[in-house]
Amino acid sequence: MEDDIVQQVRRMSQLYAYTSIQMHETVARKAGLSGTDHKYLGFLMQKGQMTAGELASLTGLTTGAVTGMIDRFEKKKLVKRKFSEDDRRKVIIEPNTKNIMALFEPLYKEFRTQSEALLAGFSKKEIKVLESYFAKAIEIMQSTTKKLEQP
Amino acid sequence: MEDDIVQQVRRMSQLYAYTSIQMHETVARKAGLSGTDHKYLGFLMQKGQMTAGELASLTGLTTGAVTGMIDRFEKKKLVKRKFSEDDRRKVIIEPNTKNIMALFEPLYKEFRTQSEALLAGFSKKEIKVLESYFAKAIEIMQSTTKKLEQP
DNA sequence: ATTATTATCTTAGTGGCTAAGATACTTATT
DNA sequence: AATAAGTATCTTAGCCACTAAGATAATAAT
Repeated sequence: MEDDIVQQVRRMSQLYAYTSIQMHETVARKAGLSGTDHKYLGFLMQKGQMTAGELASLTGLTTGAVTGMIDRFEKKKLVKRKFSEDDRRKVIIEPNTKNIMALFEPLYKEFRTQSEALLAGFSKKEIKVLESYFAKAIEIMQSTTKKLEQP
Repeated sequence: MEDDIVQQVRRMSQLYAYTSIQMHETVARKAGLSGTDHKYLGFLMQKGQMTAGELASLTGLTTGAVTGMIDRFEKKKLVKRKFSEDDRRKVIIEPNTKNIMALFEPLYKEFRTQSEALLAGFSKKEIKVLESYFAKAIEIMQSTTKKLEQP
């Protein structure tokens, strides 16, 4: 029946998620970071600079934990603290893209080329299928997370 | 160009992985577990019973950490320790499927039905595309992880 | 039998996390 | 302008999971 196929893909997507966590953590350790630090550094890279408070609310960590994380990043020259001009209580965290890239690129390089090769093997139509799946699956996961986070 | 599309899907797959981590951790916290505990409990469920040592090498944790983890699981009645018949040094960890399901099912229920609905919306051909992508992507990630773990 | 190996547990020490409070700056009120 | 309230980050104490190393107990090898 169709159900079996659906179940199988569902299980595969689960394994996919799990495997990516594993890789992510392995890369982190290789780079001398914890899994969470790696994750949140990715945040910073994606969003560009942000304040410590923004990072705290985005990560769900307490401000104290964020302070410690920024300390660790700063010690490794991966970010720089800067006081905001218009509000000097605010601490702007500026990722040092060059250093961060230098740290992770060698670790991800092969993975990246392989992933690109994999995707290049799909037709335009097939890529659209993947795209549509990802978009909707992401939405589902985000709404699930949101609902759970409420009381 | 084609490259742009590939890059975009690659970025989406990254976001997909990240979002699934977030959901996974949120579910874990709701269940009163840490993210890692949730992950490794999933291991146990999938593989059925295994020994403490197998769990240690599979997770990469030290045997001490595994002992602590089993203690936490046991306290919550999620697993049971049993000494192996043929080698009484070995500790077999038996997941209590019923209790584990009871803990997680309510948290995953809606997600599960939504995921199934999403997949049911794809044609057989399209599902094959997803399947093939997942299978190959998983392989790439596993080989990346393996290579990094070696030297 | 004795020795080596294997499987798990125990213990001491480390590090990141939370919660609560301290510090420093900004905004609102009078 | 002076004081109070609010906001952003940092600091500190205490907790908990982790590692590393060694202890304990059972099995395998000579």
